[in-house]
Order: sequence, then C-alpha cells, then structure tokens
Amino acid sequence: MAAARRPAPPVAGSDPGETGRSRAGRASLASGLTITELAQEFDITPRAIRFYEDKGLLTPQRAGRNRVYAQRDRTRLKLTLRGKRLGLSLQEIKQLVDMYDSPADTVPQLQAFLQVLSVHRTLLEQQREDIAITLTEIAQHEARCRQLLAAPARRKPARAAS
Amino acid sequence: MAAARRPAPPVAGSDPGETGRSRAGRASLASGLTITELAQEFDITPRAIRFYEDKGLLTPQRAGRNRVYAQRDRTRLKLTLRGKRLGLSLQEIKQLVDMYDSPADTVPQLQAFLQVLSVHRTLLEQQREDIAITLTEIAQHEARCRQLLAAPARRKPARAAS
DNA sequence: ACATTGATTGACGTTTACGTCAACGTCAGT
DNA sequence: ACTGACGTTGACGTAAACGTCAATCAATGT
Repeated sequence: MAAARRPAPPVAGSDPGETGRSRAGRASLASGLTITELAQEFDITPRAIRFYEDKGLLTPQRAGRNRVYAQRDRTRLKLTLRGKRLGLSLQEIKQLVDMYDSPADTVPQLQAFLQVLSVHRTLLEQQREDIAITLTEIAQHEARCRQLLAAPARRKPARAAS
Repeated sequence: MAAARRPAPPVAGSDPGETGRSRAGRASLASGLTITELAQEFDITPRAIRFYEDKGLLTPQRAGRNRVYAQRDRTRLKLTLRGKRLGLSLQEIKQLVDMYDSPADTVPQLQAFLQVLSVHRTLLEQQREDIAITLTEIAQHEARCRQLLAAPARRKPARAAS
C-alpha cells in the first residue's frame, strides 16, 4: 500500500484552512483520524470507540457515513481511558468529561457541578489512600520474597552446588 | 489485560466490636460471625459474600451447614473490598490475597510471586499518577466553579440588583 | 469491470459481579 | 405443634462493557 493523493472530501462540511493531510485519502483530513487510526493510537478496538460514542462520550464529525475524529475527540477519549483505569464507569466518566467543555452558566448548574466534583474527589482520595497502603504492602512482600530467594534454598529446589 | 471496571463501594470496614453479647446461640462462637453479621460490618450483602467464597476469596468454617467467619476471613474480605475500590477484578484480587498467607517455599513460586507483585505495582503506580492528575484537574474545575459563583451572576439567573 | 480494503449498522454472544426469587432446613420461643 | 427469623443451595435475571459475526456500502487499485 502506498500513499495516495488528494482525497477530496466528499460531503464537505466546511473545513477551510487545513494544510498537509495524512497519508491516505480515506477520511482523514488534517488532524482528522479514521476510527481505526484512533483505535491504534490508543490501543483499543474500533468497536470500543463506537461503543463510547453510543454512550455519549464521543461525538465525531462525519465525512459522509464515516466518522472523523478531531482533537476534541482524542482528548475526550484520553480522559475516558484514564477514567477507566481508575475504575470509573462510562456513565461516571461522562459526567466528568462533559464538564470539561460545557459552559455551565446558571447557578444551580454550577452547584451541581461542584457536587459531582466533590463526590469524585472524595472517591479519588479514598483510592489514593488504598493505593498507598497496597503499594506499601506490596513492597513488603517483594522484600520478603527477595530475602527468601537470597537465602540459601534449603527446602525444595535443587540443592545448591558448593 | 489492564485492570479496571466497576466504580467503588462507599468504603465500609474495620469495626471490631467484639464484646460478649449474645443475641442468639446462632453460629457465632468466639469471634465467629454469621454471614449477615459480616455483611453488615462491611456494608455488603450476604449474597456478595457467598459469591466471593465461590470465587475462592473466602473459605469460612462451617457450624453444621452454616458459615462461620473468623478473623482470617474478615481480613481477606477487607483486602477484597479494597481491591475492588481500586478497580481490580475478583480474580486479580485473589492472586494478591492468596499471597498474603501462602507459604511459598520453592524458588519458581517465589519468582512467580515477584512477577505478580511487579505487575500490580506497575498498575498501581499508573493509577496513582492518574489520580494525581485527575485530582489536580478537579481542583481547577472547583476553583473555576466557585469563582463563577462568587462573581455577580450576569447571564441567566435573576439579574443582579445593582 | 471487478475484487479488495475499510467503514457502517445491526444483532447476538460473553464475562463479571452480583440481585432476586424459590424451595427448603432449623433452631428458638410460645 | 406452629411460627418466625435466619441460613443454605440452586437457578435465573441483570447491567456494564465490549467481542464477534453478518450484511452492506463506498472509494480504490488493477
């Protein structure tokens, strides 16, 4: 497979002022990735990405039928995956991610935001503590293991050659 | 495989209330709790506890047909719930918890342990970083929200009396 | 013209972690 | 003997988060 030339965006939305394109005339206009490209970049499957879209976490543009992912989507996906690593559900992640780029002008809205933020902060602080404890314990176990390995094996393994 | 899914139970836990009461000669001999007692102590359901047993995380004694939980089980359950708060699967939790009280005398066993520990440590360190970042971002959002709330509302809510 | 490549939309399958009955046993109190 | 309250073992149901086809379509290489 080789590089192609101009893609000529079919159903042009309106995206002027875009220089160098990608490598294939697929659907990737400047900084616009296809679903598989995005998937590869984050080491997940296209299916997962579509699933996240279904859940409202992503809302890519379309070039005809095909999805086109811009920077905004990449950011949201990054946040999504980080949330997942923290054990948050997609729903919870959406709550947080939506705040990252919502205007939020009314007072009750702002208060609701603070509520959500507070909840998550509490949760994360609990996790931080859990992690600290667990890491300590793991370190202890590692030390014990290494100590046992260093000591002359006197139980089951082949007897030491001396 | 990474490790992260479900959210997190609202942290319940250590409460060694153990002073000779006797509400019924059920199955609780000295420091032996019934399943519902243990469930209440950790704010989970008996069903969950039985499920954990099914997965090999708990192995309580029996008084006839009834389960009797001793200190060992409480500890393992505590570790289990902590693991869950960190988004670990029950299977992963079992890996870790089993090490907490296994002899592990052979060399290959010890090396396997170190392997598992290393994996989890890496994972936890990643999470720790994720948490740090997220907490920072949350703090920023909170600041922004409070700032907007402090400023005279000039958009949607009732116009400020000047 | 035709096959290939990659994307799209269903739709059903799967795993994890329990929830929710149902049916039954059993010990304590009346 | 009867009634609860609590416990036990199935068995089925469910929500979340995708995996896995299948059918289809569109732009491209040859």
